[in-house]
Amino acid sequence: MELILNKFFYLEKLNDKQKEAVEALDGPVLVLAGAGTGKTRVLTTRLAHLLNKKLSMPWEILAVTFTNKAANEMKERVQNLLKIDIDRMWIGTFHSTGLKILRRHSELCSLKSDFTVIDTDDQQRLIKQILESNKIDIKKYTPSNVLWMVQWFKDKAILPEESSKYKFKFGRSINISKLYIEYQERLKTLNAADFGDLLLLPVRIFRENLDILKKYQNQFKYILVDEYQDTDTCQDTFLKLLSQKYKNICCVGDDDQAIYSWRGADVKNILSFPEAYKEVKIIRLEQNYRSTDHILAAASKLIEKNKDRLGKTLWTNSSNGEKIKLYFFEDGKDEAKNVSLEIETLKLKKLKLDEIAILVRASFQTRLFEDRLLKIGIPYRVIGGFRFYERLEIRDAIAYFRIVFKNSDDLALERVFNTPKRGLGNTTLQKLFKYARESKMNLLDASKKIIETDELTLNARNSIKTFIDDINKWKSKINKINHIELAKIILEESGYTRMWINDKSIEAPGRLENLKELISALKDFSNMNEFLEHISLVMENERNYKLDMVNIMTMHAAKGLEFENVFLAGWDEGLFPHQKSLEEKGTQALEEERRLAYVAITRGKKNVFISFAKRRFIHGTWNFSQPSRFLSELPKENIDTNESFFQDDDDLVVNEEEYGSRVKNPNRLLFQNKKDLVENINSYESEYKFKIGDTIFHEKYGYGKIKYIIDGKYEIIFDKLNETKIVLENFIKHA
DNA sequence: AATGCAGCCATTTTT
DNA sequence: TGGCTGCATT
Repeated sequence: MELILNKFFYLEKLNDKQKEAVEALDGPVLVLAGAGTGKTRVLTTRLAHLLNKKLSMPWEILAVTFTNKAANEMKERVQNLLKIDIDRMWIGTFHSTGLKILRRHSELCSLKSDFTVIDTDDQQRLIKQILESNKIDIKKYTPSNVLWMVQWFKDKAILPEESSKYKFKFGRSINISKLYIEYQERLKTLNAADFGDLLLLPVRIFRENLDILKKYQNQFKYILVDEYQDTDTCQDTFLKLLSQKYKNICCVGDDDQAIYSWRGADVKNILSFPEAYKEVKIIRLEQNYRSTDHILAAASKLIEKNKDRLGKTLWTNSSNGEKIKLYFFEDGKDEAKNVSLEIETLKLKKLKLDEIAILVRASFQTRLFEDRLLKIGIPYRVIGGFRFYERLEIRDAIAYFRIVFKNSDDLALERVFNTPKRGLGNTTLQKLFKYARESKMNLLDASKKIIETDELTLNARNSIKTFIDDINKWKSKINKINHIELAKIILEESGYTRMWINDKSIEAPGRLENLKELISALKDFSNMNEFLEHISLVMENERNYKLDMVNIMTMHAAKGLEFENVFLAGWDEGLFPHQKSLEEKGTQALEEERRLAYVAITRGKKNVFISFAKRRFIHGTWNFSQPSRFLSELPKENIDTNESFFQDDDDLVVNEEEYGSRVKNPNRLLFQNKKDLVENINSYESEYKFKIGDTIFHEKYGYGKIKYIIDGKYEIIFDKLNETKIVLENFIKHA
């Protein structure tokens, strides 16, 4: 008896509803999991239960998520529950699952199995080329507009040949369908697929090859989907095709947390799931384990204002929590200052900074908070925004790797053909591209051929020759030395590292630092192909999560996270709900914004602070606004307003004199004399003679460059905030 | 080919 | 305000 109990030990940790969701293994199941109701626990336990009851083998289960983070967490937690070979299970993101399938059958879409996955940047460049060759005015129809339309088709699972039926209001005079077809043709010739293709092409393969579809339908006896409310039509179609046979599909989601409609997600998928499958079992998880009573009550009352929802009522056992604190400020700076003061109080109480988050609606809002925290020396990280692999230098380096390690990669070659400068100007490159296109060759082969003709100037021919020889030399080393060494050699010999060493701009040191980090990231992979495959799908920057820092991010980026203390800044009408979204989609958008507010509030475990500022300096002008309508939708009994707590004067916590004072621009510092400067930087000896243009490292402000030396005073321009963050991290690491 | 300046734009963003 | 793009100048 005890043995049997032990066998399903994991069930004991669940509440009744959770247990029900885990044990309803057969047939379609919809789990409506409110915020903080133990959704991930249910998902992982369900996986373990399926395996444990021997209902299926590991490879017969498909579990899909949206982010790598979620997929990894799922893998880890299943692994902790059961000792099984996790690698044989199909746990992954929609895109990595699609990719895995597409690699096996790519020839059915005229792609070789080693096709490259291109990112948005490459997509844009491709579209631009197509627009230009069609003589379309790229001012009127920008590549990103057209890309958006192409993506719209792909989200809706509309193939190029079907796309002519659809008309866009915008761009009526261009034949978007023709462009879509041409774009897809170009991808084929480049042996490449974009992110949308990773799902669209498998759908096409399934539709056109019933034998293959059947094979996968038979394989996947059980399907699990996380964050189902975020699926777009293509993803939903993918799932419906696969689940047709066994219909053992379990979708977990929360319609109240659907905040990605602008990205193609369609709430209808979750709302109409019961109609799409017969005899759906619907299970609601409503017991919240995350937030205290007031926070939960406020969030619930707010979301009740929405009409379009399946309906849930969250409840909690936890009582006597703090009320939500509501603050009104004069302007954005005032808001940032007082939020940071509150953070300092929390810090004095020895609360972890990791457990503090500042959530905003639009990313420009992070700036003031960054400024402020930088100034008073509270470490922070900005989540989202620019990601590591999207940085210019990283993309360049990866392009080099792609050229050497992949058979032909025109987009990569195009990117770094003249980086560093090889004396190849626009005219040369244009001629080369034209030559390649006309002779239907890839760029590398075309380059080899063209230097035997006299199409180009002698100088151009010579430098292309040198470059090609280099590439061949690197290629010949692939099997001789390990990929990490070879990567270093490529960056050295191509002159790429040198280029940044010689570059005296403010960014250069940071960029070199990033390149080093890229090399060290290679160590986690046994070969370059593995690495390239990984980075084409993973864009996560995990470098700084170990340090104790305040988290700053958008409300969107906060979904799925939780913090003890949450600051919700900028609840001004116009900013949140955002004017633009209301203009675009009216009531529907308002409901989505309200869901965003709901997501934001439910991130908080113990304290939620919400603030409003009367005026803000946005894009060079002062904007005045009213408090967000969402504030009035929060029940009075769950809210506390206490303005008197805050200081009204402009006192700074840090004595500015100590670090040099800020001049006009927030990244400019004026040092009164050399001593003042030397004492605050650590990269030079005191004997060093500073000159204009020198890069210096300041403990608080990071990398800066000397702009002027006047009357013995030194004015330093500090790096853009983006780059400074890294420096700050390093600084904290050393400290 | 490199630099500098005018003009444009500014919601949310993973894979 | 500030960051990026594209065109014009040297």
